[in-house]
Amino acid sequence: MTQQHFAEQVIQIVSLIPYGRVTTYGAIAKCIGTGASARLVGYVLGHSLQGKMEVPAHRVVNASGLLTGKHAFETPQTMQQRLEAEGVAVVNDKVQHFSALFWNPATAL
DNA sequence: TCGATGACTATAG
DNA sequence: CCTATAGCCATCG
Repeated sequence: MTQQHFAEQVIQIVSLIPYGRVTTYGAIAKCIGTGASARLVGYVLGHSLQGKMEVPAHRVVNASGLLTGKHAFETPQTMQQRLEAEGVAVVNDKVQHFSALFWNPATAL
């Protein structure tokens, strides 16, 4: 873990996502400062889920609102199931009204 | 150090 | 809407 600071930032920002809102990997990456390394955000999140941390990773989707990371959960349907439980409609692995539910970490901070 | 991998993104056709 | 390409960077063997 050379860049543990990076992982720490990712976990913190994801933990700040409000109930019923979602954000994107790129927004988080940009907020941290890593810039274009949106992939690392998902990478760290996946490892965080395997760990004992409680991170609402289901609120993080790609730039199109697709649940690209659902396979990292216990079951491929867990992510969508949790989103719908928070009032976020998901159809065909895509978040509905994504632009309205989008939460910008840069604005929150 | 190198090459492969991945929960990405933007652009082009 | 779909496929193809290129850029991105921490992590792993």
